[in-house]
Amino acid sequence: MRSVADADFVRRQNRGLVLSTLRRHGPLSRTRLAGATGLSHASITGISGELIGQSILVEGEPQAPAGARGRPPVEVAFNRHACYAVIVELDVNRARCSLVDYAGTIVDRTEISLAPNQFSQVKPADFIIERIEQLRQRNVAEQTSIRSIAISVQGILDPTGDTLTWSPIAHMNGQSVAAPVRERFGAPTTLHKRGRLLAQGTRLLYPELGETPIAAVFIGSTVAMGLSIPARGGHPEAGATEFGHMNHLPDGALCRCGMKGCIEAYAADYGVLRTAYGVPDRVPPAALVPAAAYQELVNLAKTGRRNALHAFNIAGRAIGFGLSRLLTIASPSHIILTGPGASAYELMQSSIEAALRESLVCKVNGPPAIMVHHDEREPIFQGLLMDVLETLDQTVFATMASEPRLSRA
Amino acid sequence: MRSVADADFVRRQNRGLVLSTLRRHGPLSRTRLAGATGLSHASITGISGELIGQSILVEGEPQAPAGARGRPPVEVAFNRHACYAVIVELDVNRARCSLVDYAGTIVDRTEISLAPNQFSQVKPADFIIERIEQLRQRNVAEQTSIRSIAISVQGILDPTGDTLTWSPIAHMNGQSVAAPVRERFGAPTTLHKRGRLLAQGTRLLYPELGETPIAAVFIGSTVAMGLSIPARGGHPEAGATEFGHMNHLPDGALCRCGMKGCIEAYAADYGVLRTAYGVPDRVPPAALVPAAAYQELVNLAKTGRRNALHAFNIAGRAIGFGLSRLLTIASPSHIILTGPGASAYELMQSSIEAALRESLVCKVNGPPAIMVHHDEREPIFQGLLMDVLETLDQTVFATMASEPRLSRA
DNA sequence: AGCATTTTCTTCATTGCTCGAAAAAAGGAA
DNA sequence: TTCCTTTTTTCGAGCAATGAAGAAAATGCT
Repeated sequence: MRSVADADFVRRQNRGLVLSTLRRHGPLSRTRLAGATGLSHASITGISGELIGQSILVEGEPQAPAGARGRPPVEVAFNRHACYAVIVELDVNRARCSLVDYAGTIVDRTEISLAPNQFSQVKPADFIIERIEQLRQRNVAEQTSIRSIAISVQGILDPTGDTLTWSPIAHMNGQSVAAPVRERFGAPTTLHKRGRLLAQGTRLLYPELGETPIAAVFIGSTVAMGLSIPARGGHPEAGATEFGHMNHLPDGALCRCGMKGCIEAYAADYGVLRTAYGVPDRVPPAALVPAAAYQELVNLAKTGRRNALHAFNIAGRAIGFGLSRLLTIASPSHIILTGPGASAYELMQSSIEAALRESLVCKVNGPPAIMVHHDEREPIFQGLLMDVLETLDQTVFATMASEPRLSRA
Repeated sequence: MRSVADADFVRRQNRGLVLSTLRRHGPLSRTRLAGATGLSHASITGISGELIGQSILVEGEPQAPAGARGRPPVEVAFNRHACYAVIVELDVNRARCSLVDYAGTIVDRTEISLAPNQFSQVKPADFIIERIEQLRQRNVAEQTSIRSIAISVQGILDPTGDTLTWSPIAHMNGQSVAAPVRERFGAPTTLHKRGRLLAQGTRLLYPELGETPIAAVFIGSTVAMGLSIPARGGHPEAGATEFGHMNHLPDGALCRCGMKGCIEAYAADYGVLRTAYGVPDRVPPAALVPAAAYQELVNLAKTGRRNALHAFNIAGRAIGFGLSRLLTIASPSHIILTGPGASAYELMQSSIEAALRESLVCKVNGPPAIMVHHDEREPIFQGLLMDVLETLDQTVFATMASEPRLSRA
């Protein structure tokens, strides 16, 4: 619902505009800030002065580029120490935990593997709390001001957003993950769906994508997808999907989730191996496929082995029909494939494209461009980092009140 | 991209807020307007005074309800004559054209049937121009100020939004529809996808749906769907889909669009008849199914005829799997079925629900509520009417400048 | 009829924001 | 030193929202 605008709203909006411009462009002089935001020099002076006074921004050293003529510009930048945030990336077999400062620099990071039954022993929330405690103790100087904790997860969230009602990570279902962490550290704590972050982060890594709508597909031990669709006049509307568990064939292959015919059951690592080795597709999938086993199959297929090639064709067909079904609802112009399965793209390309050709939308609008980005962890981290910092910018720092002006006594 | 806020922006925002509140609630006194908008009484006085001065709003007669104690409130309302708009509903076999005033009242309306080959004779744009001309000549007093023309269509729009790149209406493909009309009448002219309007209009007709995300499905000579998903802090993000041409079964039944396996090929009227009468599903579909023929099949099925029941089961299965696939991407909590096929809902219900049960998302989140609304034309018209008027409110009338204040000479 | 009461609406002075123009600051070049 | 260029700040004007006080328009009570 649209709401009333007053002077306070104007302050928030323009402070937020300055912060988001710095977030995207990095440090800028006041003059360039005025140009980039569209605000007048006078307003920039006022706003930046206030933000510096509140220790949200800092002034850099005046630096005259070679052969400069006039007064050297002074850049303003984020004050690293304004606050800190913790970013947790929870994966099926790994957990990474990063302490970052307000400028986005990683201060410290820990990473450990997860046993398959990890969370039958320790509650996920307690596990995360312990990880964060460790980071705090290793970084005493920064420990005081963790203002945000963001956790990347896979699965389906409940309406509160604090609990996973379903997750491919074992023993996570129904456990409140965010609430205990939030309570323990007294900082806003949020769960973020990995697929959505992947799409947003990919946009950050490929600036040439600009404002086009994109879908990012992860192919590995699961199949996941996120969307980043620019809305008119706003931030891109981003969404995670349960693409991996979209039905491909009614009453089809058994999926890890217990359902039949999911895309994942054909295109995730376990699905491809099952097909390749002729295991009946109603046999319950292995709990974990070693990365080496999957890679070996990719290599076999690349040397032309029939059964391996066939398995990747089946996988490509499932993904292709899934994309064609997606395209009837959303219209990403670019699709980015990532994860271990991205290295098998050449093996799946023809069956993906064949499936897309069988859809009306592709025939009419032309097929979307398909790109491959092998590493999936960096876009996820970058997406989450940007998400966290921009939220802090807008919700905390843009809204801080100014010193009340002294009334003339 | 977020943009700078200044006094002008505040004016637009708050004028827009007043107009949108009146649009939703109908005429209101200034005091109630203040309560509903959150603006102060003083601001409401100023804004409404200015809007009245610009002949956008009018004051009603003071009316004291029975037993009222104080000064009777005087309502402000839209000035009917502030401007007019034309709403065109283009269907496969009918065209309806309505002249409406700024308060949303229908001033005049024409409706004619379309021959199947109508647009091989006359260009669609010329046809529409002629229809609008007729309305203008019948309503001379109002003819001067048509400020917006909105056309409801089915199909896939090109990026300009002026042309249908594909449409179930014959001979429409590739013809610029909006541009010639816009040029002829000098008024903003826009094409709107019928599915999206259906979803938005349904929300208007069922206020109890509130802010829940909904999907509206049309089942008839085509299968179409629109989404209305409330975004955080804004208008519901609405989208049309090509649901009817989402693939149901790879290499399946032949669809009117020329592709194989579309949902429509199983669930549109021609698909159901084809199945019921045992016609091979690769036989090209009939160009038009008489409404009576479809209704007769519905009646036969309700009396228990095997082949008819079977056909509706197949149709329900296609729709159910389509919905289950949709649910992996968007999460409408309510699904509204409309169109002629809605009267066959009881025949399809069990197979729709069976298909939904086979999906992970439904198992985890529970199945969406499915509602039936038999009439589809009213929600489409209401959705389009509201869309047009709100656009006029915000883009034209909220942005009109105020009289410049005299400077003291 | 006259006056108090109630509710609606308007007026007024204040506040807080942006903006353009002019002035100040901070360097290099002549 | 003086001039020139570029960046940044200062200053007054303009605009819109606001709370408080006042005006307006009706009813009810004596």
